[in-house]
Amino acid sequence: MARIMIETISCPPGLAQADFQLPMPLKDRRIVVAMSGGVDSSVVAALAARSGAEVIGVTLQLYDHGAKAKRVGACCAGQDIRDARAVADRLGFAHHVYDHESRFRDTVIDQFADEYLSGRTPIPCVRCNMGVKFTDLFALAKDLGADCLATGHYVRRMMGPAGAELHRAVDPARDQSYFLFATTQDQLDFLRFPLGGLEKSVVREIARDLGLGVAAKPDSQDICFVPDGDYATLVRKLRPEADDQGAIVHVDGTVLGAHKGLIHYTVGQRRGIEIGGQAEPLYVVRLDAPAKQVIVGPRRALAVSGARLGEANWLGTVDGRAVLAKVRSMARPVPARVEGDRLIFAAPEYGVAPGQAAVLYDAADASRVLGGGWIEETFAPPIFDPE
RNA sequence: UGGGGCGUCGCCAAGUGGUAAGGCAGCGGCUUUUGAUGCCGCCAUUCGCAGGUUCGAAUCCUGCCGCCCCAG
Repeated sequence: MARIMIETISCPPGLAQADFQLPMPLKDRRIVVAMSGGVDSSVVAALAARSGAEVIGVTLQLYDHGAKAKRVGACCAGQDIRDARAVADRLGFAHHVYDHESRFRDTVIDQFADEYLSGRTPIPCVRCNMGVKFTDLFALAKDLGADCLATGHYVRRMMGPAGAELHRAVDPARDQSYFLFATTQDQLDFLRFPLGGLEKSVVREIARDLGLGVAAKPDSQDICFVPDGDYATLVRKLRPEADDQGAIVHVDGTVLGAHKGLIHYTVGQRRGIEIGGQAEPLYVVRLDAPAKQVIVGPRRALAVSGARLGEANWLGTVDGRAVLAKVRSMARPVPARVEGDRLIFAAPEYGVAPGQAAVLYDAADASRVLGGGWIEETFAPPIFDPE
């Protein structure tokens, strides 16, 4: 059970043990560890190796920026692969690298670009988890005869009355459950997340204790396959039509100016609209891809009462149940309820962008992930305060 | 070229003799395992230009320039 990790936090880091939730004895078990080359998955591999089970490290090469791959915050490319290999060598277990660049390009990068073109705001990290990691890597692990696939995600797998449940990480600042809402029950049964009960600082300590070279490696952030945070350049390269300009139109119908391409905007965005002379800030309220228009308005125009969800994945019952919904990775969960494919907020939400995910948590147990879906469209509040 | 009005940061706009508010935009930072939001900081030695009055002017006077409106 994940609760064992609570003890490990108080133990000297060097003595940290992880529970891989496998039948004993562990020496008869085979754990495949998804290694990105970062400190987190390296520590997972180390914990797995220490458990006594046989460990096989697997790294998927997802993209290649050549020299740029050395940049901080990358993963699954260039130096990261060498880092993962070094960890495996030091700890003495097998390590395989598979080339999944074309698959990653098709399922994550191209989809990312297309979403922007259609006026949506994609979350490539979720697509990556859904496809490359939890489908491809999942199959690879099975092929390798593994008893489980362990990853470095900060999320907890806990056994409940109906089987494995997905829960938020103990460290709220590290919790990655938002990015894992699409994990299916089948996947969850096979996956293990040994870091979900640990603080990041402890993970780094473990890495340091073991003398892992990646101990001080910076956390990854931003979109891994975008070299310098400039995702627009990448989208433009993939889809030249993304440069198409158009009008910036106020919700009252007034044309205020021109924009430099839909890909530069997302619902809820304030900066970068470059229209001054207003009494109050303007936010992007909506993107009209067919008309190539960016619709802007005051903050109050962002209020929505609900959203229609697509491609939902449920890990528990949500219909008719009080839930907490998170519509952005950094937003606090808010009270809501589900009615069919609709999510209804108890109070208006602001800056809800199609293409983002709505992740639901159990109102009675806020740590439990009940699943979620993609935001397809939003609904204006029934009563719109014109002030 | 009769009358009236206006010209203060990229935009909007306070300030009518005491030594340039504020908002918007922009820039920088913090935060952030998506894109945002949010928060913090920066942002006119100068008030269309040139003179004058005054201890002191964006504020008063004169001229010029440029807009706008009403008339003809």
